[in-house]
Amino acid sequence: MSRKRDDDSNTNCAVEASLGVIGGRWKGVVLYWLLKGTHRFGELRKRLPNCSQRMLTLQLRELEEDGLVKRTVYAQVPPRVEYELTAFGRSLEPVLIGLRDWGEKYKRRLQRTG
Amino acid sequence: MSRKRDDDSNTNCAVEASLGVIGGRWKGVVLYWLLKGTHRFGELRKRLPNCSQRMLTLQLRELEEDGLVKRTVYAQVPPRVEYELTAFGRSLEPVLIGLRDWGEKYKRRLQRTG
DNA sequence: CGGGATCCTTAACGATACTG
DNA sequence: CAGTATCGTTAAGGATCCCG
Repeated sequence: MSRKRDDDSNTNCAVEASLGVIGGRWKGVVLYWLLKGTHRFGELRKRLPNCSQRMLTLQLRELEEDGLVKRTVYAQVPPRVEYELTAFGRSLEPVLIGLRDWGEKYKRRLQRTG
Repeated sequence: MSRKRDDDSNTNCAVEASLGVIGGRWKGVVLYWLLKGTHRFGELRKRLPNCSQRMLTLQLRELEEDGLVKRTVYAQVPPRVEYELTAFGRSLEPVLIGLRDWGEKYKRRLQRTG
């Protein structure tokens, strides 16, 4: 995964930079769930039934690389891996809440408009 | 353009719905410029030098379809087409500002971290 | 000027199988 | 359990040409 969109360095606009980081297909939802607390990999999978295991792994790796998510591996069998937001990741909270609230409006609008 | 991501109806999370609408490659930036006022097609092109004409057209069509942008064609030669936010589109302003501000933080962080 | 139509390349994504 | 590897498909996007 080359992340063409993210590593595009000429993001003249900061909005573009943000969306490059959180705009991935599942990243917003993952971050939103992590806002509620630490999750194991399998727990996240249940939260995102439409996201394949492969994609979830990839998205988590990118979020980790961007410093939003911390990954902790417990050396035990069977393996246990936990994901949580970093402080920088938590700084996204107001934005995520804003996205969620606007999303609600949009969905209500869709129902009216058809 | 089938907009696989957008018309996916099982968006259980509202964050996902929002990102489906504004998460397109250039949509955030387009919306951000339109916040500043009405723009002609050619003006938007100058604002987004890395976006091809084809892509700009497609993204604008989708934003129009989602009710965020209004397109006005003036019957004259050469043609003049103007784009502006609808009231619903303007309701995204706080979210866009939030994305911009967080994007600034992210870019500053990138410079420190390398 | 503001597109649309077409063709082609590349990136994104899914399915499946395998593993410590 | 939490992945990785591989393969195949689909969607996104670029280049070019044409048009009123």
